[in-house]
Amino acid sequence: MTNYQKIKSALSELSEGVIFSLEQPEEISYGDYSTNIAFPLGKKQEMYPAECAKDVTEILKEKLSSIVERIEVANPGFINFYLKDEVRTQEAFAYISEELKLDILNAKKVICEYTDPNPFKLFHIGHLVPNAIGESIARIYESVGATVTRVCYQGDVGMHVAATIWGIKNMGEQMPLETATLREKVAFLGKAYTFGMEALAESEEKKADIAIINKAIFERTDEDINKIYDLGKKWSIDYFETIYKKLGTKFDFYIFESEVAVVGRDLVLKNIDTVFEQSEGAVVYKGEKVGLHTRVFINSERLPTYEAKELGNCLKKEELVPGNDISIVVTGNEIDEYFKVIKAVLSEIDKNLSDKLKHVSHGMLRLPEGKMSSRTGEVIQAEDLIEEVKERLKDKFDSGRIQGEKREQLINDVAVSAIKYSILKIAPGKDIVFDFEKSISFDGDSGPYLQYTHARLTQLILKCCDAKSITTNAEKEIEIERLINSFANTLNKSYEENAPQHIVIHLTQLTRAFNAFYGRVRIISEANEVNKYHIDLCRTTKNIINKGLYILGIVAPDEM
RNA sequence: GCUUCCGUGGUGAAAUGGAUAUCACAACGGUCUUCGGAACCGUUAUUCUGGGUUCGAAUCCUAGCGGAAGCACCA
Repeated sequence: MTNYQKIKSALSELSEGVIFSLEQPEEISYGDYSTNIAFPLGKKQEMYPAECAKDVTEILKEKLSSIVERIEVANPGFINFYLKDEVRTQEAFAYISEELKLDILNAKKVICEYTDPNPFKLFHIGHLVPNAIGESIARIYESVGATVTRVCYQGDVGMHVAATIWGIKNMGEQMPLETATLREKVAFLGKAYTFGMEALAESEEKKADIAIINKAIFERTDEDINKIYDLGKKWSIDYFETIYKKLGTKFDFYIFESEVAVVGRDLVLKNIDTVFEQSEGAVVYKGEKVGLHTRVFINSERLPTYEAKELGNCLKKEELVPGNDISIVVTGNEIDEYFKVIKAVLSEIDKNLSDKLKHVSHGMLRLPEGKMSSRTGEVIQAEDLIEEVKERLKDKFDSGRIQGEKREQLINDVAVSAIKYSILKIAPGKDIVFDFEKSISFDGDSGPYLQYTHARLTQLILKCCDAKSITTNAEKEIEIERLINSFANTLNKSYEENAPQHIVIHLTQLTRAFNAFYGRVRIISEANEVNKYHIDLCRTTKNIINKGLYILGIVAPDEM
């Protein structure tokens, strides 16, 4: 049991059921822990908060005497707990060997769906956002004891695919040979997509042509189209795999729209006249009855739309991971309203399925000039961004300390860390204005800053092993110990809110505190002696940074 | 027009009912013949506007102003 938990349970016994908070304040003078219990409790007992706080403090002084040095009442009624030095240190140093202790008791089965790129379309920088957030949320759940199944849902049918195939057939260019690189192949698809989408907007005639292809793809009736389709799809998904490798993501299942379309459509048809209704030749859900919009599930061509396929996707995930407790979907916030409709529909069909479905939506990644559009070709591809960041990093690795393949891998990991950090430090839901220069910064508030500190710590600890260990009293680094002790609560918060940014901030604070200490105190002396306390402090800090970076989906290098 | 989300230093963010609003970037000024300088220390500067709720508001309610997304067969 952590000290936090001990204090919390002591407070709960006195709380008479009122809701109170117990925090680990950033401000060091407010103690290791601080509670507001005297405000709600005082109100209930008709006492002034300060008076109530005094009473509570008297009782707790007895109860918590083994861990607390003093408890103070601060105006207008906060109660601040100051741990005994050795108790605080002992809790922190437990993390040298122990896993993080959390409040989560029941291991849960969790599905996490994220990234969701569409075959035949470019994998652009916008896809990096759900990938970074989804991977981190998956790891957050794993860190609190859940087993997570990672799922990627991909739109391999629909007008975008039809337009691309129309483009391939009509833009007058040969398809790349099998010997061409994947990059060349997807570049060709991207060009065909742009060409096709322009045609779609250009004339009704071309639009009709593309609609015919769309139907043919769905029904697989045209040999020639099938051939192009199968090849293009393979190129796309093979290419996506190379990006996932760079990013450090490994999916357990890939679900395609083409395989859930029929399931989704059948589910809709089965519930027609009960949940859905017919309108103007289409099958719709009247969202107005629950304060939402009307959405089309099956269009007048009898083809299922995104909404119906999404229902099929839910059933498919259920089949792949039976008995799951939570099903998370990470997507952009432009589909927030649609998702509410999906949830509303599901709750009428299967309440349980609807309840465990959690939508984590993120903001758009936008360029300073405005919205990015893959239709007009104004996109930055994810791979181009990663390569550009790597290019800028290269001269930092000129020392020759690390060579060959290891160097290449390291440059990749640091580049990905810079990008992921700039995404994850922002609360999901807010738009991210993508300023190229700032997003790949390596100074201060950045992924590489955390990685660098981790690498330096690792090397330092190695050197400490060669030094003579002494046990003379060292000044306690209270700020660092406190940040170590509160990390578990930060992880808990990230879990409860599906919010990786809390971990980003916590790690940055810990790293900054450690670097300040490092600049102030010489750890290995001239005589090659090192204080035991300092070694343990380094080890613990390193372990927390290591764990934290893992949760963010960032590699923690031992040297760089 | 309707619905939803958002508005915090020059810039990007944190804090979702708590104490003196935190952090970084940028700018300016320092540290240093490194236990790995991708480092450290310091200075300047912030809650869109009006009203309300309460012991206490960046946070909740309300009106306005500004921005983004969505609003029937695209995903």
